[in-house]
Amino acid sequence: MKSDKISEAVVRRLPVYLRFLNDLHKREIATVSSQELGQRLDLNPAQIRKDLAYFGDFGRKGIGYDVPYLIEKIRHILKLDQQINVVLVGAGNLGQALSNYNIYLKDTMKITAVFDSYPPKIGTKINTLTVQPMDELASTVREQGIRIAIITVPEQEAQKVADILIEAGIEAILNFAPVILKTPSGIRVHAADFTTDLQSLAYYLHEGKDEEEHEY
Amino acid sequence: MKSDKISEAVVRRLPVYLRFLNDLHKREIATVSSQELGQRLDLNPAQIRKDLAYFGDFGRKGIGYDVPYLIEKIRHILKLDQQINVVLVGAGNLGQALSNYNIYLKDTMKITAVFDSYPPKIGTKINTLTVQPMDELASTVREQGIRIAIITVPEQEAQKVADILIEAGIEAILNFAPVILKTPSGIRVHAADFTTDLQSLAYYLHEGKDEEEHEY
DNA sequence: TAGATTGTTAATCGATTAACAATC
DNA sequence: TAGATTGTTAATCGATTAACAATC
Repeated sequence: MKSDKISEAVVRRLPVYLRFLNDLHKREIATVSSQELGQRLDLNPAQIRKDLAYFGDFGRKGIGYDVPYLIEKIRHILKLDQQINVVLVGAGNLGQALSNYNIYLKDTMKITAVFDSYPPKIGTKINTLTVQPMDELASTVREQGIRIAIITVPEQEAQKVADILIEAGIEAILNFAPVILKTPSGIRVHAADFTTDLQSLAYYLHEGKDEEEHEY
Repeated sequence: MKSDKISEAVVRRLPVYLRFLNDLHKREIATVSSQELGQRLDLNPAQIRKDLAYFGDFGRKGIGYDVPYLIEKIRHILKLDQQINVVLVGAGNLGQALSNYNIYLKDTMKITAVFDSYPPKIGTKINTLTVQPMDELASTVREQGIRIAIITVPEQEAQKVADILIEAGIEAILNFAPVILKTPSGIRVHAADFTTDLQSLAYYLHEGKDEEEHEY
């Protein structure tokens, strides 16, 4: 197939494929079919083939996909074949927890700078990183070539922080604060607010014995 | 409209509506139109009206939606008009960070128990909660009537923990571990793995000067 | 009454799935 | 060759959006 505009749904599945492929690779499995992938990831095999075919002919008919080769290709598509530095704004509990995942993100993606506006936080260490004051943000972002930001500040500060980040040239934001950020088009924002997630889960709880089907 | 089977996309938007409505309510705004909601939440007004109309006639033609009334209705739909206890498994950094959000979840949803399998963790405090050993999970879940779980254990343990939770009667899981959990149908699982999110963000980075459009 | 805005039907758009020729 | 599995087209399914009568 090749090119066309790729839908967000497709892009969101690529990291899931990658994660499982890495797992297969660790287990020294050389080849995988869309059937096996689909079974394990709970997806339709045709969908997986189609997703991958947007980017090239990565498989071999009758055989399947070569695991290391497909890993390489997906990493390239996701731009994970280059070092990507990430800035974290908000050195609270959540920020600290996320910075521990640097090990997970390994290779390519890495949180390389942490900022906070609360004076007592500044200068403290989060793992190996020193918390910096907000007025150093623009220069650090520039120097380190940072293009992605994670926001873990409280709700009230999130928009202000986003504005600063965008001003500094950030291209994509992962936002943990429970607000819809206003950003110019061209800036990609993903919401990662877990309270919203949790609330939607509640909807799926089975009805209690007291409350049968419903009128609202 | 009323009933039909509600799609997941609709359910996921409800908490977003609720969050903004709560904000309006705090600012003592009594009424809101689908137009205003849509503008603020970056959604099509027709979609918002349709979403709400699945559950009942909550608005008034020519007027809009009464804020407190709509809040009440959405809370009821999401089952947030009753106390919902949540169990957290994994008392690491991320688990601790999430437990701080108890303030956010206020009213209805609340993490009321924390478990971990690592002996030195057991008996330590996370906010007001004491970390319990895994073998107490089933009984605590039963006693507290817990129906939702959050998993914040490492990748390797997540499936085992999920099995235990399901065995204990949990109905829904918010999973922060980077694995696809195998669960029986009827158990709702939401993936909250932020590494996947972050990787998909990288896709949207603007092309570098060196690398123009592409072949893969 | 005139203006605003809902609830809902119909139209559109997009994403998923089925089916199959090509081919390893 | 026979069996497996891709890449891709066509069919299906579902979700979003436009449009508008009803009505506050």
